[in-house]
Amino acid sequence: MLKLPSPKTIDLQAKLFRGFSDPSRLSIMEALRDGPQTVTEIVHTTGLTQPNVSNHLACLRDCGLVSAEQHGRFVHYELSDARVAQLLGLADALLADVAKGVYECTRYRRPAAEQHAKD
Amino acid sequence: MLKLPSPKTIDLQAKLFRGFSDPSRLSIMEALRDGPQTVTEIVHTTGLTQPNVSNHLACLRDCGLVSAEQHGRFVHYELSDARVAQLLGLADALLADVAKGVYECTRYRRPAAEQHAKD
DNA sequence: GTATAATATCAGCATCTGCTGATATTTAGC
DNA sequence: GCTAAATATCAGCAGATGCTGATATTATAC
Repeated sequence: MLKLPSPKTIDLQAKLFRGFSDPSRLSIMEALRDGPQTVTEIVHTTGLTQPNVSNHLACLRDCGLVSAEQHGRFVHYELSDARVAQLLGLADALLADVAKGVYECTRYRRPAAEQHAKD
Repeated sequence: MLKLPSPKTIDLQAKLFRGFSDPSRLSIMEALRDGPQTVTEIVHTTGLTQPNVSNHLACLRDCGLVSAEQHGRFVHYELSDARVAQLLGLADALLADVAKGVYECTRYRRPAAEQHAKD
C-alpha cells in the first residue's frame, strides 16, 4: 500500500494550483512576469474590470503568489517568488506537448457554445 | 504596453492547471507518482469512489496528464510525462515557502465550517 | 452463452467560483 | 477640511464543478 501525502498537504497543493487555474489570474501573473505593475496598469494590460483585478490580486496575495508594495496611493504588485514564473514556464513547456489533449478536455467543462477558436 | 500570451493560450494554461487544482485529482496523481496503477488500486490508495476515480482519470487523460494501457479487463494508468511529476515537485517546494499564506487564502473559498485541522 | 469482475457513463444535486455594479476606504493635492 | 484619484470590499447572481447512486459496458472464466 502506497503512502500519499496527508489530506491537508493535498488540499494545500490544490489551493496553490487553484491560484493558477483561472484565466484572469493567469493573465495577471503573466502581466507581472515583466516586472511590477500598478493595479490600474494591470487593469489596462489585462482588460479586466478593476474590482475583478483587485479581488484576484487579493486572492493571489493571500496565497503568497504575488506581493504588494504601497507607493503613495498606488500599490505595486509583483510575483513574490522566482518559482512562480518557473511554474508558469514549466506549464508552457508541458502544454506544448500535451496541448492536443488539453484542447479536448471537456470532461469537467460543459461543451457550452463549442468555444469557437478565434485566435 | 506589455504583450500577454493570447487569450487562447491563457485559457489552455488555465485548463492545464485546473487538472492539478482538485484534491481528488492530486491524490490520484500522487498515487501514480510511484508507478502505474489499476483503477481499483487507485480507488483503494485514495479512498475515493470508483465512479469518481474513473471520472477524474478520464479528465486527466483527456488533458494528457496521465496515459492508460489496457491489460485484460484492467486498465493501468500512469503519469504521461516526467514534467507532470516535476510540476508536483515544484509546487511542493513553493508550498514549503508560501504555505503560511495558502493556509489563509479564503478569498475565493467560503470560510464554511472553518475546516478544523486534524492532520 | 452466462455469470462475474473491472471500468465507464450519466442524471441530478449541492456547492463553489468568478463577474458585475455599487459603494467604501485611503491618499494626495488644494 | 474638501475633492478627486487609486484601490478595496461586498451582495447577488449565473454558471461551473465534483460527488453520489444507478446503470451500462467490456472482458475473463466457466
